[in-house]
Amino acid sequence: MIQLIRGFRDILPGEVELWQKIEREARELLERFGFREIRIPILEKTELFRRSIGEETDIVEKEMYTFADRGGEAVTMRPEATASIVRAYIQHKLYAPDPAKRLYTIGPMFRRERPQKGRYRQFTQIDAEILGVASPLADAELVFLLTSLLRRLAVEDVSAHVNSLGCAACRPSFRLALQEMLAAVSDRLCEDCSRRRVRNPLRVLDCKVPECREALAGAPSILEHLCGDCRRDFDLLRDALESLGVPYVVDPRLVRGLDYYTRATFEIQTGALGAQSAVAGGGRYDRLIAELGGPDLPATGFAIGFDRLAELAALNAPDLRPKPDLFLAALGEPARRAAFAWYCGLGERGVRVAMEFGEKSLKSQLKAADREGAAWVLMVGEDELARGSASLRDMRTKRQREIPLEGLVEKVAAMLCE
RNA sequence: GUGGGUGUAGCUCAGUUGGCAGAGCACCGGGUUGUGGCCCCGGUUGUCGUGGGUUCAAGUCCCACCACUCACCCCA
Repeated sequence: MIQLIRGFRDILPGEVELWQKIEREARELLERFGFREIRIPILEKTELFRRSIGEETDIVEKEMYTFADRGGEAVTMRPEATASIVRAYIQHKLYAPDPAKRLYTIGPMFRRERPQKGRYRQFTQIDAEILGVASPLADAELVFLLTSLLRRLAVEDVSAHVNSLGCAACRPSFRLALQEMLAAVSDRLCEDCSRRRVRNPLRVLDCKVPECREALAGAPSILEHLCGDCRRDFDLLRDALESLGVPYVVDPRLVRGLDYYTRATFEIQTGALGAQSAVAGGGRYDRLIAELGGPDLPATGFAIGFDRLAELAALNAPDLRPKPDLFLAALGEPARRAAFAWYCGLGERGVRVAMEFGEKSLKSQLKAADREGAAWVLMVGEDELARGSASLRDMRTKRQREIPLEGLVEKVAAMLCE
């Protein structure tokens, strides 16, 4: 038997109803705040991701699905959405005449990692970006939208973490201070951190190896090295969150794995997904638009891990299984032909219909109707055809009434659709 | 990419030192010649993850692969 590819998965009926609900809620919320949908391709030139995400990130170094297309060009299945959105923003000059744009997209991303709970090679993200807006209020809006969406989906036990990574003015001095400090404890760092120490020292901060954490006990905090502007923006973000009543924790070690982040970064974390604690994450990327060849405009955004969110939302989700309004039970071929016509007519008029097409006993048809949760069953057999009316049974009260065959579809539709 | 665990019916799982592949739930039929859920009776479920090997004999032992899972790593 041919099975699906490792790390890929099917979302089956029963689970997909919750996915539909999450998508509906997210769209509704984002669009209420002026976000417009943008649909971007799944395949992009590899160069786009190398330049935006960063050559030395794990994503680019070892996780991308990259291959040569038939013309020989290196193409990559998108590992995230921000790069493409920024590319589209620049390419279609969406920054003119007003650079402020709120955009969102929902779709699959691809990273070739070892799969485990909450981590798949194809996973879905809800991605929202506020482009062309420098104010930290935009960051506050994004964190607020995340907590609001989680609340709407009755997700519990999550916390918002925020940090600032500084900007081109203050990050270099912090980086230098950190590098000096790391050099002094280099013999106590793990293998990975020894490598990161020189190339990407900020990433040492969120290493989970206990020895590294100990060695880093006296490490400088980025927050103490922020320049005046970054400090002011970070305070404004915190003020905004506090006045909104959004609970959060300041986490100076929240570094994140993509190179393009500047200033505000944030993450929604949970303890309910094992080792995969991040449900959503994002931050500001004020240099990216310019670095990809666009105008020098700021931007900020987030990505929600749809698969992880669905898993959390499932913990408190009601039964979303679609139930038929009406089940048509027919006995014998002439009755089945009549019932089929009603089935089609009622379905077209907005009734959720179900019907057994085979020759089954009435008992087994009622059993099926009960199993599917049908509210009503319309029964028709030789008797009903002879007397010119069908029996409509209320499955909850067990009460039945006669519906004349003449004008049955209109009558039943009017009854069930009100 | 590295290490540990798991894989038997649609689902949850049992299966002894290698000796006829099982239970509960679900499903189907009957009790009720045309009325669901509860009850009673009966019945069907299977390439034992896949492919090799050892053996008179493999669900059981050995090897490889695949998938799931936990941790590392990383992030959504």
